[in-house]
Amino acid sequence: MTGAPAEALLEELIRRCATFPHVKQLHAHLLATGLFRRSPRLRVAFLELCSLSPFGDLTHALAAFRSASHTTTNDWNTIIRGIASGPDPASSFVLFSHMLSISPPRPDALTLSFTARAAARSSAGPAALQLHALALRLGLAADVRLLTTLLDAYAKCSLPDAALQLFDEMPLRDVAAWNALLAGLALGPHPHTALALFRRMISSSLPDRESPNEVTIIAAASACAQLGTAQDADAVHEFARQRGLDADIRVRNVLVDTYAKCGALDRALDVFRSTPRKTLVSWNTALMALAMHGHGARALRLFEAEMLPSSGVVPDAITYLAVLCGCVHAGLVDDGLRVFHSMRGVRPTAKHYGAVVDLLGRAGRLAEARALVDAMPFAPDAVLWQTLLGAARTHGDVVLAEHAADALAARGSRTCGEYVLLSNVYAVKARWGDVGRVRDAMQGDDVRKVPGFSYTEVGGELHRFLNGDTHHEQWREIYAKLEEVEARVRALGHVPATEGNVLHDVEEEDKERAIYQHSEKLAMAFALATTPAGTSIQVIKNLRICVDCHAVAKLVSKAYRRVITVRDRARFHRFQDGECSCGDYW
DNA sequence: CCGGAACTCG
Repeated sequence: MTGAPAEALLEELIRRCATFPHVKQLHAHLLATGLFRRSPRLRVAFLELCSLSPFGDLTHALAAFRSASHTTTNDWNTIIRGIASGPDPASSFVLFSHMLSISPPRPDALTLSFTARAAARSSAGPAALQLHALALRLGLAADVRLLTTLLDAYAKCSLPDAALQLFDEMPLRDVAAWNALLAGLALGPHPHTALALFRRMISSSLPDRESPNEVTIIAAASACAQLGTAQDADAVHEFARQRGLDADIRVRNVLVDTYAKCGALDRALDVFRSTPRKTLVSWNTALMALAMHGHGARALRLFEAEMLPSSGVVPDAITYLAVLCGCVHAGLVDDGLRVFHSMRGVRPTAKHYGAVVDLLGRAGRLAEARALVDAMPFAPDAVLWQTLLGAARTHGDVVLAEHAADALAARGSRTCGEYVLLSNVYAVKARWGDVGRVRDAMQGDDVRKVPGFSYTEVGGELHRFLNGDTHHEQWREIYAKLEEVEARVRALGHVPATEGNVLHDVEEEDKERAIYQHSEKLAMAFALATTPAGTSIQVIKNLRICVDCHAVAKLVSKAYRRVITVRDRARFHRFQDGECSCGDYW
């Protein structure tokens, strides 16, 4: 019973185990036979099964681990690895420091590697630094895989300088180290540094082990997606084609996403259409691309007429979210409700409810929106209340606005936009006393503000503007152009929106500065002043575009005969001949 | 003896 054949058989059983009851049966058997204690190999195999497989159970794995009397480094590594890949990676730090305090067993390179993974996944920068120091102390400075994991942790913990320094100090690099750095920078606030690294990578003749691969393309394309610069996306795509790296499905999918986020929807759909074996992610990406560009009806058709009947893939929660999002951006209320109620095999999340509440709310069907909120199987979160508040503002429902504002206040949510929306509801009803009360509260409370900024690319350079910005070297020309723009749009009948009739998210914008100095107007004026007549203009904004800027952009597209594309936080607006692709519904 | 790194859709 205790011989090697039995062990081999059991190991095979553990590998093939596919349900949680079987896991428990195996556990019972290992305990009853004493193998759990005697055979480190089987114990580790069991812990791995229990902590990593989809039908395992971390709590159970942890209990089993704790019950073990003699543990090896492998036992610790396995359980730390399981926790590091689970929903609460940071709790592996407790186990790790416990391990350090007992010794033996001693941590090895793998222990540090798994713990560094936990640091990366829980954004624990200080932990990453300590692990790096410990790695050096334990003489592991030549372990490229461990160093790459640490580098990845630095990058994911928003410590780009530490990541770069580690990268430069690595005795030997391979492409994974480049990719970790690239991907980390691409996700952060400075995607252009990621692109600079990518250019450095493709312009130097690297040894084979460092030469770019599919993951490099994915990371570089993500940086382009975040930046929104179509020329960069083209360059990455072209490089991928030259190296034959564009056959990979993940590369195809990221290219679809990247082109869409760079405003090049046609090229995104070209890549999608020409992709042979589309996965669920491919379809979801294409649906999201259409939704983002306001093509809700096309997204619905793609979903209902192609994906459902003939794609062979089963929609998931993201699929439904994408389709609902398309309906929201196109104002397709009844289609959205139909899709929402047709969801099968997917439990609607707060985001799905949020989309439908948004859909009903914008259409003025506030009673239905509230009824849906009441019928939700979970408590509404802050985002949902903000959605309701926005709908109440749009349709002048003071009672609902106050209800939502109270709910937000009770949750401790204090964003600038919430105060502005509530005060706007009062302003429209001329309840100036209430307006003043909200204003005072806003002064007194600790209100969170996200500064709005916009940028545009001219001559291969990004030009970035904050609201009321005078830091640009050509700021005098820009403001002069802005005055000219103001005069021309006024001549076309534009009445500047005052705060009382600013409908949407002027939130988060700096209220002390006049709306005509909004960052998107500065970027637009700069592009108008510095690019040839007739060429199109792209502006990217980190928040939602404001109503006044939206109205001005429409008129500018007509007065100056320019196609203007604005990517805001949620979607694209394409202004042409005085109209916007969103149909003023956003 | 084995094992650890980079990676697409919200």
